[in-house]
Amino acid sequence: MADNPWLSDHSADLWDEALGDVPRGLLSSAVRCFASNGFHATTTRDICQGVELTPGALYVHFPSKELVLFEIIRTGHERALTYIRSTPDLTTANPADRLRAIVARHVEWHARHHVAARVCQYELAALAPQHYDEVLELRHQTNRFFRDAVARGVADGSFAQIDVKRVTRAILSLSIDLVRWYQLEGSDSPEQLGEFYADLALTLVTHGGTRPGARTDNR
Amino acid sequence: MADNPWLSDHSADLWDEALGDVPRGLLSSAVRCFASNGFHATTTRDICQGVELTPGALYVHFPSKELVLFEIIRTGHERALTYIRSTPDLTTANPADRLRAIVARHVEWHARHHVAARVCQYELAALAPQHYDEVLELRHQTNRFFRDAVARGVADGSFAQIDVKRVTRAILSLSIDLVRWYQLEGSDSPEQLGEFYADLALTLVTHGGTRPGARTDNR
DNA sequence: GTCTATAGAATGATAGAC
DNA sequence: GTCTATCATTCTATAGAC
Repeated sequence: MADNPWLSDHSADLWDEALGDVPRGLLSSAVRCFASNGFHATTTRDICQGVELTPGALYVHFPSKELVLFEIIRTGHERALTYIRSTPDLTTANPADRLRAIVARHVEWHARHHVAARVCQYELAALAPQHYDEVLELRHQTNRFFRDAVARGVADGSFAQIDVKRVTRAILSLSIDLVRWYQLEGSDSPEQLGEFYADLALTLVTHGGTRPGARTDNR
Repeated sequence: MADNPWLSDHSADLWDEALGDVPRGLLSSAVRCFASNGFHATTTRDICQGVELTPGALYVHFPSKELVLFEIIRTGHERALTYIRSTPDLTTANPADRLRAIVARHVEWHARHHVAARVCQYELAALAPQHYDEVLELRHQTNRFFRDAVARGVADGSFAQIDVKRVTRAILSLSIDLVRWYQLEGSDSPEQLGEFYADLALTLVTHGGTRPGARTDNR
């Protein structure tokens, strides 16, 4: 499994530093299992086997399999949100440079952590309702962050009079869908893909999804 | 479950007409279950309950739960591919109109059948290897169809000198990711979303994902 | 904290009556 | 073709030794 290029990742340095080596190893093993086979097709034995522990050992560190998943998805969403919020020069940049930098970092993060990010996107339905709601709130914060970045450029005339909600959703789709196909080997590097999608995003907000005669009002 | 807006769909008229009413009903029920909870979290009892049959009844019509999934995913991919291939005026249109029409129909199909399309995108990993390979071939045909449409416009100068592979992938990402968030109620209609994304696609191929100094060669 | 062993519940699929 | 009943298996989670 270590040779599977689809599973190369940097999940080792993703987890809460307060956790010990064993629980962190279990989380990384669980990420690989969940990304390959999905949450429900993964057994607690599979997760333990990935770090060469026997079946029962998981429950010393996590109260349930679902809480392993929640820890992965919550951490992934928090880390991604923190990463785009810490984009340099956010307050001083003009709307175009600002949006470009945010998109580049968002894409870069998702590409670098594409295995964990895939679990974050594909296994949401397996969360307990309460945990699902908590993650949804983090997703809304991310969405608002992007929408504000787009709206700012529309408001001051840097961008075209585009449909903010729909164009923002399209820009986010690009980052999110890459977790479906991205591989660290043989593709662009995370940085290269980030730059490319940042350019695409700028094209979309500058020239809009509009053609002669199409409506441009912000419904 | 019939009141859940996330599950409204047109899957009833998706299946092979050679199948009887009961197997078609079972497929539609399975689509709803798989889309809500995923393949592995759905039991054969759940599927039967959706058409008010008792547990054993499924196996009269399908040899296994996995073959129910395969029938859904294979049919979904075939129908979507057939739909974009039957776009009107494909041979006579110029590259721009041609690409616009193809994207519009692809998006429209995925929005209208978003529940079944969600299963097609999210449950691929649950297929048996042989069935997975068969579906992959259909996906490659779809990808080639889009890539050719983009390459044609680049070749004759209708589009900018963009990176065909990466821009095509971005355009396809928009259609595919919509199955994650689309709802028939409260969103754009499938046709409206198709028009909007067709315009976005034209913007991308016309103005490129390029900026001053960026590379534009078709690697 | 890790191990072995297992309880308890649920699941895919089958058998046989009607 | 649908039903009831059930088999064989598998899985999460726990108990108790070390």
